[in-house]
Amino acid sequence: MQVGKPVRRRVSRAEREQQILDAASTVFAERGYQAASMDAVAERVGVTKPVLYDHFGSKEGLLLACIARARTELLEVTTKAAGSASNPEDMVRRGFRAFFDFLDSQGGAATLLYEEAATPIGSAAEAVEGIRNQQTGFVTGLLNAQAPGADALRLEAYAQVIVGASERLALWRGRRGDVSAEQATEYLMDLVWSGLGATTPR
Amino acid sequence: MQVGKPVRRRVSRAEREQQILDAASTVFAERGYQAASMDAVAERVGVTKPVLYDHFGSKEGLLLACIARARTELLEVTTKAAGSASNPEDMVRRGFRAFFDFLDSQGGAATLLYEEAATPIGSAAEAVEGIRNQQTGFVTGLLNAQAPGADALRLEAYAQVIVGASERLALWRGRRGDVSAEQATEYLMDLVWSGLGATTPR
DNA sequence: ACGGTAACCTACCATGAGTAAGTTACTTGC
DNA sequence: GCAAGTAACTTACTCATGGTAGGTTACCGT
Repeated sequence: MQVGKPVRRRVSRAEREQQILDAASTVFAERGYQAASMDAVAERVGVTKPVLYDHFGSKEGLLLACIARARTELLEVTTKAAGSASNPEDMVRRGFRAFFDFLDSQGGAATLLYEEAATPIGSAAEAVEGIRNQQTGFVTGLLNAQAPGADALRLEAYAQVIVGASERLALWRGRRGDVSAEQATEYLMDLVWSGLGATTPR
Repeated sequence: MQVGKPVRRRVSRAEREQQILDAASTVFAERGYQAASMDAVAERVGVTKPVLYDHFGSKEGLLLACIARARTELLEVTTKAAGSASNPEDMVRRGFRAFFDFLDSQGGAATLLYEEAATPIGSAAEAVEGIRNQQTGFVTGLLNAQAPGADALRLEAYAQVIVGASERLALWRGRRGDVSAEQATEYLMDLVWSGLGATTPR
């Protein structure tokens, strides 16, 4: 008897791209970037390795694409949340809250956002840089709205602090497992908000 | 004519260990963890690969040892700085300042501290955990001294925030290159200190 | 001097990133 | 409908590098 022939399904480029990103995000999150093999990703998609290279160029490229997609989603979510606020304080609070909720909804795949440190120093630096600016730029915008005319360098520094603080708190929360998104948000607000309030144009 | 024989110098274990850590720190910082090869490290020491494995077990082990050493130095420096303060605010400020100065003194090798994300998920988790606790524990201690009796979970969260903020600000400073350690310290203090001041035992 | 041990090296394996070249499914013009 | 073109896909490799087995040599204690 003839076992059903492989029936090589062909799929549009865009569709395959998403499939690959899904699979890669999962595999990277499960095993960590280093330990994850390209063959494992390929197998999960149901395809062979060169396909991945045709789409993303390299393992690092694939990682960056995963990070970029995740960050874009994150940015959308937080932007939307901040937009529905009535006053500046509420805006920041909603932003933080949306951030933590987003990470919860992504499950373990959140770790992926912090794998960018795994990228070799010089190579894709500008890509990483762009992704970074995306987030800190958003925060800078929020701050600027709250304290228009304030020292630009200071605002940039504040944005860095806020992003760093959020990331670290999120990782800590993930490890502990018993801290609610609400609690984390309050901690962040309590520590940071009064400092922001003191920011006035000079 | 006989070209001078290799004169295989033999060296005590502890000494070789330090040589290897020095070389590895440099190579990891230059090329990044991934792109750095064990052979490159070995060559820099003037030794062959199996020696590295005899001392540190694996590439990851070597990385962790580098990170641990650097963090220990950092902890020493900040502890000393904080100890010479007259009041709580000054203590925190001196701690931050020492942190930035330390990274400056280390040059590019500072990036190394943040390569811990490069370690595969489950494997050396407890080692990474220990290193992390070393730093956040120190900060928690500082906070506790300032606000004795405050909610322990909250203090832990604050410690995470502060560490994350510092790290991120340091990376940003390294990339920009035109922000003094003093300036960075002030930014951090301004944002965080007033929030800390509001922390009272409940 | 003379074992014994610990540092060290040569020579190898295994895995996984990346690629060249050919094959097959779909599309498009006639 | 049907050929020709093209884009997705595969097989079958290369090559760099993490890691190791087993032998060799410098040093230390007696």
